[in-house]
Amino acid sequence: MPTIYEVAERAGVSLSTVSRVLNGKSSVNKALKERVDQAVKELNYRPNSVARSLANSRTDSVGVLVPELNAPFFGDLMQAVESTLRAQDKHVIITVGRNCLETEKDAVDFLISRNCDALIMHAEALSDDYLLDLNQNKLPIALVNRKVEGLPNACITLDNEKGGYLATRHLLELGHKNIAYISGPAYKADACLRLKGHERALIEAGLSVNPQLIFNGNYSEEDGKIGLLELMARDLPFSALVCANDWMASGAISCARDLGMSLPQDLSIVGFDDVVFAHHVFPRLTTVSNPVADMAEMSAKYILNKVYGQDHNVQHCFEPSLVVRESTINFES
Amino acid sequence: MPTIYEVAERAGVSLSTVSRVLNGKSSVNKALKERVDQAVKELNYRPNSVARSLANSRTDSVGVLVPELNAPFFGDLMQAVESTLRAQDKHVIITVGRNCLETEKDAVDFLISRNCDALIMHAEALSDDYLLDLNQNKLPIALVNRKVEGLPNACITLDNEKGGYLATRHLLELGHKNIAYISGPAYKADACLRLKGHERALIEAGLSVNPQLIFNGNYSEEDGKIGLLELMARDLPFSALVCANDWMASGAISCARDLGMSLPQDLSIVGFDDVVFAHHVFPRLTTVSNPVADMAEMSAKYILNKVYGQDHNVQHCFEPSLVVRESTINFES
DNA sequence: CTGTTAGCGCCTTCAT
DNA sequence: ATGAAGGCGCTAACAG
Repeated sequence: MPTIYEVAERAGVSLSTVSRVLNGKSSVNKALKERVDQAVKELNYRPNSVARSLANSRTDSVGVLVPELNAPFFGDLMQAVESTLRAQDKHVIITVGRNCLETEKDAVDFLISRNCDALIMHAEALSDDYLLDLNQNKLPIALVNRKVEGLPNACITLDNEKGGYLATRHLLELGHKNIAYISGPAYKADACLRLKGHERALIEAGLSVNPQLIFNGNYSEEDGKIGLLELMARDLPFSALVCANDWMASGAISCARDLGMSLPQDLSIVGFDDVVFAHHVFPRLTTVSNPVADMAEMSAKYILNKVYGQDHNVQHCFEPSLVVRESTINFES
Repeated sequence: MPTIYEVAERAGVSLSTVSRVLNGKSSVNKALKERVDQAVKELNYRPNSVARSLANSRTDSVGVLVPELNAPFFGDLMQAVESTLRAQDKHVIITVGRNCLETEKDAVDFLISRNCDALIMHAEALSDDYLLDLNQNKLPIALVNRKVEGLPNACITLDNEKGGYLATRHLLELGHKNIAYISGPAYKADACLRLKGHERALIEAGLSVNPQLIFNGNYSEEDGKIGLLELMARDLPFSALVCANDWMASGAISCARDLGMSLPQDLSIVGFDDVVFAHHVFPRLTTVSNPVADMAEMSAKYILNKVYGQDHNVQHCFEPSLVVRESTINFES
């Protein structure tokens, strides 16, 4: 690998001149610039990014933290972040948090030790205080899908309440009156908001909220199944079910089928997130779209602004929308 | 951020002593070591990985190239690579190739410019020659799911031929005699091998290979649908269908359903890869498992051996196995 | 076993 | 506009 010094020698200039033409910051005599360009080409010179980082204490890398690598939702997130950043010659260092406090902390430490210029996180277990600390530690961060008081700019969120509302209102419009709900874990803000939206729709329609029709799951496919069984065991009739994410909806669907129910006639089901497999389940899942990719792209743009002096418009709150497929149907009394 | 120099000063030793205790390579007087450890703790010192990289020309990072980030198959791959590597304090820089030659080359250039110590790739479009060059360029590489002559060690592959064989033999054992096949693109080695396995099973059973029962798809869901329609239009009866991956199987399944067929009674379908959504499709998909995660982990171990002086056993060829679910059934004449 | 001294490749004042 | 020189934080000979 040739160094900047060899380029300088070949071009017959000093290495600072080479540095200048490379970075294009300061102006250089045209003739010299051409000689340098020529030398760069002849030597097939590539600047050493490590040396550059050491000299200007920027690595052009941003750390990314996601709970898992092999889930469609986070796949979309990473895809959007990676392509947005790489288009600006920045790169991503991806780490996994596994929904576990220790692992998430480790991952962040790791990213910091790697001198990332900024962090983009979908943090599940890290506390608000921890995140505030991180940020005050002068490390720019962006938080996807999470709202932290005190970090209004860093947060890129979805209007989860509205999403829950849309799901339930759709069922109400189809004539359903008894609507069960399988929620995400109560300690997650998005889960609470989705549930709140569900309740608002109910109340708005003049119906009451019956806790017996609500089951608290943990967003896993398994809990969709468990939830449905539990709800049915409570012996209150319901003709429709909202699940707080598509995984649980999928679990509920296969469970229903195992019980011999025919869908959607016997039970209308709505999911949440519109992950890619939502149209693989049968019947194809009616769900609430979650524009993760857009949010992720926005988080990357926010970082580009904040750290690399770019100037993108950034939107902090995104709107979900209903995606009607075949898992919901009019209520027939 | 404190530097190694400040640690040395506080501990009252030279900075090389600090470096020694940090790296644990060479032995250090116990008392001094303790003073250093103490100073490190008090200052909350964290070595600067960039400076370290510059000094020893190793970044402890390995570049990863995958076609997409938001696909279950590659999600599994990345997950395995990331966790294996990070357990050894190496990190991954992930790039996307989009099945496109230019993009893949860009990605590799990018990774090289980042001074990755090695590359782990699932390359689709890069030619064998290109990969050979890369390797001769003294950059260690590992190739997942690809066989390149001249790079026997770098390749971690699946016995695709056997996989194709298993799929078809399963159907034969169920009594099917007319078995259609939707293949992957002919320019992909894995697609050819899977098809070859299918043909071997047929021949072994005393049946002939009818090209009219073979359709060449491109591994996309859409092509599963197109393939099925095309095969049916050819007007040769078949009671079973093998698809060279799960995406196409999924496309074929929903197409069949749209045509009013009932599955698996009217048509038995086998997929390939056993990606996570295979059990979301209905009927749950019988398929051939592809141990990507194992292969990916192995590729990481190979790199660990090759670049970081570790000593793992590495296995270069993996075996697929049949996963029987509900999309296949006995042939009833 | 410990400290001194050069670099690693680049950027950036500082003079010129 | 250009060149010289110092430094980013660390590792690795080399002496002692």
